[in-house]
Amino acid sequence: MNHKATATELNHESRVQSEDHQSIRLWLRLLTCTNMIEQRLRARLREEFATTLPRFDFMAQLERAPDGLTMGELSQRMMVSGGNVSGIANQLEGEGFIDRSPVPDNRRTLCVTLTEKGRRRFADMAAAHEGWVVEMLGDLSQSEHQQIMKHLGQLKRGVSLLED
Amino acid sequence: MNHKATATELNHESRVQSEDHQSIRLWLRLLTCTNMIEQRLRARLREEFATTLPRFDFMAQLERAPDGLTMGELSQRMMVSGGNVSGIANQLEGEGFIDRSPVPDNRRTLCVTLTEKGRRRFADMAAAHEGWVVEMLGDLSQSEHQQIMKHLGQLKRGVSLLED
DNA sequence: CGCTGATACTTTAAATCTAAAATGTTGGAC
DNA sequence: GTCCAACATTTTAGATTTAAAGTATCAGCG
Repeated sequence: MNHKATATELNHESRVQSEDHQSIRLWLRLLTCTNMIEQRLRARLREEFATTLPRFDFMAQLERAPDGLTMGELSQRMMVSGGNVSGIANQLEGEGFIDRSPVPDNRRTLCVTLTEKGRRRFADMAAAHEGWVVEMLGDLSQSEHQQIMKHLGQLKRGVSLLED
Repeated sequence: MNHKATATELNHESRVQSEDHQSIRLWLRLLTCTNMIEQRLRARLREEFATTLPRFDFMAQLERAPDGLTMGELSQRMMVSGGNVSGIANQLEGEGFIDRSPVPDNRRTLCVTLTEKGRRRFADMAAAHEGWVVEMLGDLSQSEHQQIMKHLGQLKRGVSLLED
């Protein structure tokens, strides 16, 4: 690997200029925060579990949906393209972590569930993952946590209300 | 394209469960917000300027550094691997938007600058880009803006202080 | 029934991205 | 001076990702 921004100084926000709009600054800071966390999680998942963030996310979504999810639901919740989900599902199915089974009343649809093996595997990863996230974000106080959640909630709702 | 989450209901946060740690919830909300914005920007850059987010980011970094940047600095600021930057630089150089020129006192280093053509091209895109970002984030009040910036700043500093 | 448009998913082609190896350069240490 | 580790960049191989095209299924309508 080559250059990854771990320093506080140089990252997306380096491109901020004094005349930039407040919203641009906020967007770049948001992007920087997310990228920093994402890269750390990605590296740890690879080092300790030889897996990737999208594969982890796929299994996480399934864990939280005991009745299973369709490919389309997974695509929507993971916020990635359908083709992407197909590829990951092929891998995870090949490794025995998930099942894709047909749905009786709609032959187009596949219902994806974690296998017992997948559930065990995910439990290990989830515990470590939670530790990493808490390590990164846990310094914030209870009230700071709540405030950021609230603000990001507003932001999220505002964006999702835009058409298109 | 297939499935992209624009609805408020289904996204990364769908995987949140009641027993999940507060930090996990915050991380997933952060990820959701960033992905939502990123996908909108990506789509618009493609539709209106037939370009991509990384190419835009590359040029944005250069615009804010009139003396130019080395390949390594670009890699760091864009938070992507060095090989990635080489590839994008090849494209942009081929299209005449940037120059890569040797540095007198260090033959390993290349200094990348925007050409006049690149500067004009970027100016068009940046104006539109700013409009899109303001459209997405501009609903927040001045004080909300400031609070989110402050909180994300804390978060960012906390993460960047961790070793590794 | 046959047509039509929508839906669910997969496949494809191209771009992106990464980690690691390779290349060339620099600046000491000795 | 010579060696050697560190540095800056590119190249490589492989995985990921996307948008769009393709396949199959469905539901409604005449």
